[in-house]
Amino acid sequence: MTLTSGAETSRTRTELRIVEAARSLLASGGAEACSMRAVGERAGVTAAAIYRHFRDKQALIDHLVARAYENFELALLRAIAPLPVGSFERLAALGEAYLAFATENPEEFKILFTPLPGKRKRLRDLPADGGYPILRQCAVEAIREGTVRDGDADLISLFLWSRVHGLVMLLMACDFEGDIDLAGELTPASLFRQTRDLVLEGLAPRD
Amino acid sequence: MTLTSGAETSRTRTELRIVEAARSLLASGGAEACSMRAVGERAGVTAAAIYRHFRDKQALIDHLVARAYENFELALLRAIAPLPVGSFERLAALGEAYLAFATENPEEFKILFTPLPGKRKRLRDLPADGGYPILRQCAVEAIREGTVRDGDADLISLFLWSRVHGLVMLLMACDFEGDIDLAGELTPASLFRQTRDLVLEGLAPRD
DNA sequence: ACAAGATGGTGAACGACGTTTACTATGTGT
DNA sequence: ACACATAGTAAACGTCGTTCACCATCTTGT
Repeated sequence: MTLTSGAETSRTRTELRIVEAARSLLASGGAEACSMRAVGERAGVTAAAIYRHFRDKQALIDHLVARAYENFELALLRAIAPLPVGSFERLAALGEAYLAFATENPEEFKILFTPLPGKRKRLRDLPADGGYPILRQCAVEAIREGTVRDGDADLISLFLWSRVHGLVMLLMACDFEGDIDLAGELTPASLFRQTRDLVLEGLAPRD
Repeated sequence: MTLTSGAETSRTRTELRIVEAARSLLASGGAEACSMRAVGERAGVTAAAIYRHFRDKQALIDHLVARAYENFELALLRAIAPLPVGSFERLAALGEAYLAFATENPEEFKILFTPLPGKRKRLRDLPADGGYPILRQCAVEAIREGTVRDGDADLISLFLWSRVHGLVMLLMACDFEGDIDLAGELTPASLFRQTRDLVLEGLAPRD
């Protein structure tokens, strides 16, 4: 069963070329442009050969998704690393990193979070649980530190997540240019910053 | 050029059958199940016949989208109609109606708001501008009434919209069951209600 | 060293898809 | 009655995901 390193790298090499071809096609032209034949051609291989490495197209996509989640988690962790535990800046940096990842890798982000017909992805099945534990941990720390008012950490986490997620998905789906004139730009990041104190201070007028 | 009512209703009848077939296929099986041949079969007609009524599949989908936006706007208007102008209940009802529409017509909602590869929909091109003027109007009234603190109506509208939109999209994409134990259910509507005072009072502890 | 087998590739094919084409009924307007 | 637009059909084209039969090329047991 032991393979020589030569054989192993040979197998690995085409598989890597397939994955890289699929990733770049996906990123540039969306899922639509990522056909098996196109992937094969870019990888220098027949479409049928891909089936020696992945059971079907979905398995190939799943592999890309898993890789994307790892990069996603990495981006989140890097963003919060230098910031003080329990600070609101840490939570804000998490949101900014989320927006940055979605903005810089829109097609990958869509694959991560576009709802499929019928079956939702179980959070626990995702690599790194979709990054949720990081958010939750930051929420717990912020509550403990008194940065954020006392409350259920899951509820606050989902509140923050859905807000950031909504900004991204809304601006990915719709172009508001010309319909809304706002001080800042109409980007997720700009809206995120402009509404930061709405999140902190709430909508109700202070008494 | 004048058609007798007989001819007109004949033309209209198959067209209606086509649209209805497409709508129900879309709602039940997602865009994937809504193939031209399937639509044709359900409408009692050949796939090629559809092209007498719609230029291509995208035009058929666009027609469904336009209809869905009309229903969507109607649902929003009905929700706020009985509530006092300028009240926070009015804004909350708008959010609830948004969630209800998305929950009850998930496939239609996805078609309305799933980001397409490359081209975003211009808001002004959507029927009823995607319902945004209704939200904005309620925001303006709430600000004028003092229900909501003073601020840019567009910014506050987008803040509220993205929050609601994020809840829907997040829970459509991911299944949190088993990973999060919360007091209420894990539905958009329940999370919306449970975070209502977070929106009003903000995350920062009151001094 | 050599047969046996696993591994990773090929080209051809299948069925389903969106779409086009040529053709054909069936009213309708003059 | 004749010309014509309308609304349908069957068949085909190219692309898609996928499978199949086949073929090199390594690895391994004796």
